[in-house]
Amino acid sequence: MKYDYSAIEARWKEQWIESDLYKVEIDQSKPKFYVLDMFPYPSGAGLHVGHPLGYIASDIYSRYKRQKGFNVLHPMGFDAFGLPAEEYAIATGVHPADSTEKNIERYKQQLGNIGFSFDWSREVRTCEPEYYKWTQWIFTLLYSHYYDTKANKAMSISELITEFEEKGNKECTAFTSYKENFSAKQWAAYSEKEKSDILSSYRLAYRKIGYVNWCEALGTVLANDQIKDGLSERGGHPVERKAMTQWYLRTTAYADRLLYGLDNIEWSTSLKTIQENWIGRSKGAAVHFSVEGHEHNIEIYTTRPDTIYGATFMVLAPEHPLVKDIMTSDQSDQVKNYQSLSKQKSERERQSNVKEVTGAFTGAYATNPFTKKKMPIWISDYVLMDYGTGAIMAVPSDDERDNAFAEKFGLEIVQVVDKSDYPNAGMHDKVGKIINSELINGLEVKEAISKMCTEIESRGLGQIKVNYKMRDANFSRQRYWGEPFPIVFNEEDIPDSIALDQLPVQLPKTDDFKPTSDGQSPLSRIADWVDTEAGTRETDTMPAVAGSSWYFLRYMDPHNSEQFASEESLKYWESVDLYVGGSEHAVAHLLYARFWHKFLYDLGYVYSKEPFKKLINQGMIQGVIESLPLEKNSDDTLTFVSYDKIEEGKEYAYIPTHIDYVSDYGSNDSYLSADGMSKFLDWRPDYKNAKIIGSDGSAYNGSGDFKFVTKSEVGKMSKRYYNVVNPDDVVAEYGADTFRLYEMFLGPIEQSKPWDTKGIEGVSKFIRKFWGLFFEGDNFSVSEEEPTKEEYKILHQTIKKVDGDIERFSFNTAISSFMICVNELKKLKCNKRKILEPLITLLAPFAPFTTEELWQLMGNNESVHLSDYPISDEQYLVEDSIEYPVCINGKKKTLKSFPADASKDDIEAEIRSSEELSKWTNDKNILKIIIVPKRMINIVVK
RNA sequence: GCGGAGAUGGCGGAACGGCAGACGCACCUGGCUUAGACCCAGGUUAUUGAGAGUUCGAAUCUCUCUCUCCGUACCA
Repeated sequence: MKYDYSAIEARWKEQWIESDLYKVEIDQSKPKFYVLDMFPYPSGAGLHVGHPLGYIASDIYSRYKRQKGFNVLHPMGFDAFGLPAEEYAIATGVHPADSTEKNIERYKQQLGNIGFSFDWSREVRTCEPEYYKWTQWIFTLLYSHYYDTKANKAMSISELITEFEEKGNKECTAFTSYKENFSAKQWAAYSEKEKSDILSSYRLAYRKIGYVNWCEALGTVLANDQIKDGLSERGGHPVERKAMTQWYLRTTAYADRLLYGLDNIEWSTSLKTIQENWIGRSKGAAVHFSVEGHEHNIEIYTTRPDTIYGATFMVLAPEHPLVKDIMTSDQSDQVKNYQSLSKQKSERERQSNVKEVTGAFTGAYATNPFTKKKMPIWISDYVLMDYGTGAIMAVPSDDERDNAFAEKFGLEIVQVVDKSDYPNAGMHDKVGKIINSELINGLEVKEAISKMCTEIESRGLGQIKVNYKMRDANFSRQRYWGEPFPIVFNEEDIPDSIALDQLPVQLPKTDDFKPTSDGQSPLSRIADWVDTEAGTRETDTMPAVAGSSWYFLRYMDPHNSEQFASEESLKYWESVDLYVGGSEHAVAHLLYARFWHKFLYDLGYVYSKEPFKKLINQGMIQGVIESLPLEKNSDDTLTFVSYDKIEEGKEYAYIPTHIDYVSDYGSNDSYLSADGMSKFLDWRPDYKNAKIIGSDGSAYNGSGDFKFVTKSEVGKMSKRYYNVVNPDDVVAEYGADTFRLYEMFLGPIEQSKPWDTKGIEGVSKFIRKFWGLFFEGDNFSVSEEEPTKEEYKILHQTIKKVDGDIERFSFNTAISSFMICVNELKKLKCNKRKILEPLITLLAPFAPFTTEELWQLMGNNESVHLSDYPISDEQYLVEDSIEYPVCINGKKKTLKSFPADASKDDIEAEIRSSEELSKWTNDKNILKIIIVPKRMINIVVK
């Protein structure tokens, strides 16, 4: 009977929905397993074949675990707030809620085609008030807590207020940016506004003025990862630095726990390293340098206190607050000039001019506390206000940037580390012997560092300090399409959070999505929303990471209107056992989610320290980019040249073409025929008048035997390159099961690999062969006969291999095993129930539709997806005899068969007495014979 | 610069330190067919990026180098 996948899929898709097959509830009698896919943003472009890769892998694993007896939570939902929908609204007037809704429906339909076992009753959308009520609630908790460094956890701000009222902040162990000391009496004397400002320096969610990436064209602040090469990722608009009052999350308070928590989770080393580098913990010393003729101290941070004798000058960030106080009048013009230049510089210019050394001398001098020498104080862009103290002691002998700076401005360089014992060491390597440094001469760098640290502390010059690259997370966006902050301000601009019973703060309706000219969010225009009895609302909205920082918890109990999730569900599902997703979320989402989770853990709302126990990074599915070489001429003539005709030394621009026009797409010699070229020109009429040189050197004239070879390269699958393959098309042509199998068959899940639709024939053949095993002509035909030993062996070998492969997430090799198995059974014409029935259950996670159909044809009433996973039986796997490769000095000469239970001695004796022995060894001396039981025989000769 | 991953036929990729190239694509021959597709039978593809070391034995472990992809970047 023909394998009619579309009828099969349509039938079971409906049947599964009707029977709530994938609906899951808490079941204390079963062990739980939580499999999660990364939260998709429903873009207008829909899914391409790359997106489902991870979903298929996690779906196979979920189904596998369920058949193994686990109660599996495998939900899906949508990260529905975000800039693209808002941009689209500005461009078209379509409300983001409407376009988002439409996009989600399309996503769900596309996902539905692929046969995932999602429990859609648990779907969440971050843009729905029932969901963002709890996002806002968690924010109010962050607002009302601070981090205590002694208890090492978040604590209520009210406890801190009590402490201030009783003792001031002298003994305070809270993590803070607040530097001043005050007594209980002083605290009592502060105004409400002053108190509020001080507390703001302690809260885990707080407001401060910060330099942000301001994009004038988009009218919004962008996150670092939304900027590429100094331009906004979306739209490519220029980005500059601008000071604004913003909400921040005090992620730095959790830096250590975020860092050390990585030790206890199963993530790839690359992902862990990305987070480690992002957190960027370093240990060093904060040292005060006195400024000549001033009371001011300059505090610097260094990881190399051992080089302090080599510190010959100082550099401050241009925006450092001390600059205006210490600069001399004759230098003030230069300094001010440099400051304004550096302020004007866009982020892009700052990045592209890394190699260029610039700076200005303030005219002031500091004193090196150890050498007592005068150190000129400079300002320069290469010192960042945000990191450390915004000031450095420059050691030109042991720091490349300081060295370049000293060279350029003719500053003194004193060698302090002798690296002659380490010829391969670079300037930054912490090795060598200290010289020219009175106190520490002769010491190795490591010893010198610790000696200097003690020295600095005992002399009261400074203290040991841990620093982080990571900054507090900017949490404000001047946008419409995001969660409103649950915050109101009174007439003194003192913020207050909104109580749970008043939540959610609903996003008001509007049809004007443009930001205001001064950079305020569109919400600020809606006066009757902004002004409330309780005060003036915050008009910024939260960034996209807000909703995705805790969504995995909501899936546990998605419809709870009393709590973000019930205690029972949080205790049962606990945390995500397997998380599958791309590495593009390495820092933003994965770090903030860990931060929120740890915070909720501190407050006793969740019961695990880490949200994602094991994480698999799926690779990207790439596309082939087909493009046409366009000669770059000085005049304005346009000439396309077939790729096999391009000349060396000439420059070409490569114009991507829609892959649908290309013949032999994907192969190295793919080309445009006359027909393809005419389609290309219809599509890009701006090239209608271009000269086009074909593969044989002739010019294109619109018809005939024309051939134009295109350049083919592997790259991103993207709308930009017109090479997107839609899974809907593949599913329509080959069926969902074939599509699933093929995505997995392409290669290891973590690796990136190009999509090649041709290769799908292989798995398509496999599934039809598998189907064919159950039929004789048009009739379903399965025999009740007892299988042979050989047939059992094939089955049980496959079970063993596939089971192990799924555990290792090696789905491509599992599918190979299925192919081998089916090929062999087909050769044996095996149609026995005792072989085929277990095989159906084994294949069910990979090909859910086909196996369900066959399972029912076999006479089963319950779904195959509720069946038990088959267990491999060792008794069928024992071999009677083993073919040993016989090697001479490790090189294989021949094969020889021995009984499986032959001992080493038996084998050696037989080899030694073997007739062919002298032929193999060329009559050389046999030194010894190595026999690895069940593996191989190696004869060592000389 | 720094960090991570990787390099195996024409292509995607398999190989607990033990028969390199499983499985699939592509290609070729033959059968089936009016023809093609499907299907069936068979066939073609070696310095495992380079060099050294450890070992009876290395794609696999160690070191050096080259190249590719990804991430990140003035972090003191």
